[in-house]
Amino acid sequence: MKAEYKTRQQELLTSYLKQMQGKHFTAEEICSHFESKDIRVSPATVYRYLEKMVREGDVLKIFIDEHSASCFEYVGDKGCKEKSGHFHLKCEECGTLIHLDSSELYDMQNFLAKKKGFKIDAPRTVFYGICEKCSSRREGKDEE
Amino acid sequence: MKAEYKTRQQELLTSYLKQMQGKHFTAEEICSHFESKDIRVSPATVYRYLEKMVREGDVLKIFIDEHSASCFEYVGDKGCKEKSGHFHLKCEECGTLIHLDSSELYDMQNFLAKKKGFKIDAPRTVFYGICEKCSSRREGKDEE
DNA sequence: TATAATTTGAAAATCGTTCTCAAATTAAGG
DNA sequence: CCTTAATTTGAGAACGATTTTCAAATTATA
Repeated sequence: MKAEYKTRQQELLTSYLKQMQGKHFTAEEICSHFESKDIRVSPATVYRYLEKMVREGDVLKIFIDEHSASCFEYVGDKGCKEKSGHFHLKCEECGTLIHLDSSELYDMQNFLAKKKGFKIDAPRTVFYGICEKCSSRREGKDEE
Repeated sequence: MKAEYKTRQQELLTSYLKQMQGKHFTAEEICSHFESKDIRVSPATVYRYLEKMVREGDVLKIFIDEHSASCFEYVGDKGCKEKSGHFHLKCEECGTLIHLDSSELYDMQNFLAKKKGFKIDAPRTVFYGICEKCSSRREGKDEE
């Protein structure tokens, strides 16, 4: 007979995560989300909660770069955890973060595993580069 | 008739980079390298210098995660810049950083470019996962 | 209820990195 | 060389995301 949530904050945070499925968010965004509704959830609590969820595998933590706060993503529901997840593509120009289903890079993962003995942790891996939109925007300018 | 180096610090830093070709190093490591020789090169100067080199493409900056200082790598000599460079594989267990020549993942880069319009920036991209050594070490333990 | 255990929030601490600004170095012009 | 202008340096403050500390508040347990 274990209670679903121990505290009000954990209930709030959990329902926030649920409604953010498939989206990215930062710790700070969570705080201001609640702040805008006059609900106080301290950053310390948010970080502690996220840390726990990451540890348990329900939340992905995505390191962007040292000038941006880490992004998080909820993957706890409906067997997402099993479904191998996805990679992230980060555009260095416009900053967009794109999902790429892990299965699309099956060959590469297989190559690394077989030839290099390296087992990729897909969701933690971020590919940096230039996205389609920014590429075509650049074409107008040609070489620099 | 331009001078090779404007200042002593830049000369010191440049020769450090040269001798570190193919290796990774942090800003802090540079500082303590000189400190151990009783040469004072302030962190501010080191960071300013690295920033310039990164901007000019002679040094790669590799973002590891928010708990580690960024790694740098000198790629300025002998046409390295042209030679497409390499990816980095980072073992989440032992922390090792492995080089993977960019050409080895040609197919994947081609796939992303053609099918997703995404042009990868190889040297900035770090693959997270478990390296061969740590995998085999894990086998002794089986499932957790 | 009383008591123990856990969780919270506010504020301080961390830590890599960047900024500020005065002092030191280098360049330029006589 | 000597003066002045421009650049670079170093010390330390500032920064910003995150973590820690610790006492107060909440929750569980007896």
